[in-house]
Amino acid sequence: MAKSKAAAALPQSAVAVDLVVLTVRGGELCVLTVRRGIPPYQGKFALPGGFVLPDEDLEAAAYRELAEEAGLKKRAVTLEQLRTFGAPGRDPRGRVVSVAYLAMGAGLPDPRGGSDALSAQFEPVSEYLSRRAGPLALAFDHKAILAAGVERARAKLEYTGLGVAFCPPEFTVGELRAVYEAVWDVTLDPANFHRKVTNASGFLVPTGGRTSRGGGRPAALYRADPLVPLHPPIMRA
Amino acid sequence: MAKSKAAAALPQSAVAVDLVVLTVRGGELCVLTVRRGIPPYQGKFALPGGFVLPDEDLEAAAYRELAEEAGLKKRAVTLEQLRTFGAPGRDPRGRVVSVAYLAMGAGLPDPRGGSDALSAQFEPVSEYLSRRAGPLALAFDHKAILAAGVERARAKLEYTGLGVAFCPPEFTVGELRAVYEAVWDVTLDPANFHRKVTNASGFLVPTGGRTSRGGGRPAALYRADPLVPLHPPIMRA
DNA sequence: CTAATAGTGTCTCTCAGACAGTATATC
DNA sequence: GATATACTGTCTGAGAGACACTATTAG
Repeated sequence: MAKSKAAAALPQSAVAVDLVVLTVRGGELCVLTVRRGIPPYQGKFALPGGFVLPDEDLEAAAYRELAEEAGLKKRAVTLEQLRTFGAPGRDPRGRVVSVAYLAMGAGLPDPRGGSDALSAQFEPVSEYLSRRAGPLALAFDHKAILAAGVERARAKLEYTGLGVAFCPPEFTVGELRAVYEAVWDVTLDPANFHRKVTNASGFLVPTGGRTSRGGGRPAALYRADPLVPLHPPIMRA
Repeated sequence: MAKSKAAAALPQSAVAVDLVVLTVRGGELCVLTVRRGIPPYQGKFALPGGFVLPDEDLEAAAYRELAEEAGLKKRAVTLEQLRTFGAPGRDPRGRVVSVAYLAMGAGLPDPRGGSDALSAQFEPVSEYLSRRAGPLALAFDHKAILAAGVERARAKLEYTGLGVAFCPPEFTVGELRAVYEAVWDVTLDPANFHRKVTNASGFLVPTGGRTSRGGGRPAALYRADPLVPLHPPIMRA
């Protein structure tokens, strides 16, 4: 094949995708990790991920790993490319360039470990970011990848409707506020938040339904697109 | 990581960096392109770029290409990773995953072509983005990469001090405003822009100097860090 | 009834945009 | 002088935060 002959002259590396899968549970921002069943870093926690197949698109590889390692379907999450990590020594097996993806979903199920993982679970991101080492230390440079993913999510809540990626298809303003409070780790004034978010033009679309999920006056239900920009933005302090 | 094989058995692909080098010239946002001297796309315009060496960091490769193909030193630009493009068919030579970087600088010199380039020049981004095909059509998927870079730059002007990346080390408020007007392709009220930008806490640092570059009252000179967030942001309409 | 959540009204402060007015340079 | 650019003042309107108040549910 002429194609592979020409390509053989080029420097080669392995290309992987790693996933920062975030969800909100119990008022906390949580990330999906797996316990590695194979070397290197066997028995350590890591972000789910895997190598990109020879004729596979990067995003397709991310969705495939999401299904294989977390049992999550495409519709269950919002996915976006995060950043690419390619320092020469980041993987002891050789040169591996990893394209990190950020996935966000609502009420994601506790997954079981896949083929290469002993287990898979959601844990608060603070568990992995707040300590310099210890039993929860992440393999490879995954702590830096996680930190980048969390910061991206926090920033995008300000000026896009990304927060709804953490909500079910229909949600109340209170549920959306709970997302902001969990991701930013702050408390927000319910009244002001309600006005801001309902005033932002073209953001929330009322479905007409109402619900009362936790006692109290029933709340209106909305739909929204995580990709639409927020005008005006909802700024952190 | 999914495939439990030795490093030699990992799927391999070539990894490249491509550069979106932006500067402001004559009130217009301009991008650096090269004319390819070798196949594929020989004779076509393309973004500067090249393959990452086996033991080279991605960012180091970007700086190296910046020097080789554009004659630009590290200090002359602000560099940040943009996004990675890895669709299987994007390069006819085989699988090439390209990590795109965005570089911004002030008054960048007109460079000469490097080893693989017939020429290198800055041209307005509108020339490359506004037409679907023609003599200025970019090779590979570089039009999409350029569009992503321009959009990133436009967005980051709003909520970071990135605009100063297009300014010399010391600059006036008027020069910074000219950057915003060029990148956003709008006209801004000089008085309001002045107040917004000087009120943003910790953004502009007066150097004490004054200058009069174009007739009229001399203006105060400032320094600033392109990476500091802007609070409050300077929003587009 | 109380407790809890949803949503509105209102006040104050800050900031954005419009634009008039002043300051200081070149010609 | 005219003109150009750099600022400053001032008004108005929109939005943020604080918080009082009303609405509607569960128990």
